[in-house]
Amino acid sequence: MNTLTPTRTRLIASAKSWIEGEAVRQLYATAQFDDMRQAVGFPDLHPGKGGPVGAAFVTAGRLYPHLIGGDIGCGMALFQTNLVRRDAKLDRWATLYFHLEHPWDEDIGNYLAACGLASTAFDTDLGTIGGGNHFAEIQAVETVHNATAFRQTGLGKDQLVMLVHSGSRGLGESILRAHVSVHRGEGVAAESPAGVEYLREHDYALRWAQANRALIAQRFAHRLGAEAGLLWDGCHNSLTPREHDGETMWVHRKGAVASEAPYLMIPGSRGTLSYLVQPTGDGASHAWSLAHGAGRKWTRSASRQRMRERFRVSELAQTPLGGRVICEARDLLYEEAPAAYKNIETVIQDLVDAGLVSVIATFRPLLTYKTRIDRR
DNA sequence: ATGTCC
Repeated sequence: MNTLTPTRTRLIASAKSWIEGEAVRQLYATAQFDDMRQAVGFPDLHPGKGGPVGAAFVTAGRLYPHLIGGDIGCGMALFQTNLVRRDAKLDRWATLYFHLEHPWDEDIGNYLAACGLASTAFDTDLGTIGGGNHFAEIQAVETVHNATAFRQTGLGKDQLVMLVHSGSRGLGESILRAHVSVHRGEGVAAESPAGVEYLREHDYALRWAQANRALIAQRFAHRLGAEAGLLWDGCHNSLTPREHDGETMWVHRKGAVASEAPYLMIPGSRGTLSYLVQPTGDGASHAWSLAHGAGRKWTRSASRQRMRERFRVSELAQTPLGGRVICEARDLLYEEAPAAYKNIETVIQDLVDAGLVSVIATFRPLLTYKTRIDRR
């Protein structure tokens, strides 16, 4: 029940963005939670477990950790490399073993300490990508749409970048599990002992996830004889305070990226372009958030079935844009096929039409690393 | 999403 003010619910999507009815139903159901001030769905909205994915929810003091989900701090990070386009030896790169699914073989304790992070039971997960939609990818500049804004990133048109999508691995999951075992999905006050404790652990998971993305990029780059330097890191699963009109608002993001950055990357799939955009919205009307990607169109099980019928494994190891895919887990190769995702061009167009972004440049995926291990 | 369910 909403006892304060009516929730403002907004779905930022045109008729061209296909959104499942179940996702919209989840958006409106979540908007009814106690203390909910604002619910915003983005064009990549799709059904999720605790609530819809591709949405941001704003409360004035109540926290709903289950809306964030288990992968607390999950997000994208963009790195510049000292590689240029002619360095991209895709045939050779596609044969390399990057070992990003195995623990890092150097001193993780030192790395954590340098990041100001304490040791946990999940230390050996640091620097590993994980499964699902996570990846590490080398990309090249495709088209510059705004030369001035592009120049401000410091990137050269020939320079290769690295995009890393990963989160807090087992750590975040353990934090959510501990919270939900006591409070289920009822929510807790931000000032309550449970709220303070969750936020403390959540903030740790956010910093751990950022350190994880940085280490993944470093490992990926080193195998290519290169260096990676951070340009932008953006969480799309998080719960953060935001002062607004003299009040502290609590922004719950589930598959929605924080918009308050000079620029950020909205990737399509590994088979489509990624979009580097400049946020242009007012902040408050879109919960200080943006779409985090193309969004899933098919469920994982539907993707496995459809892709198995239509394609051979070898066909999926190369994308329509000529990118190489290292994914030796066959089910994952099917589940994350470009066809399983919505049209990123429509997602971006809807954000542009809503006045929320302008496109700086597009990027073409050259090498997408998932895993060399099939755990089935 | 998940050292991937007991």
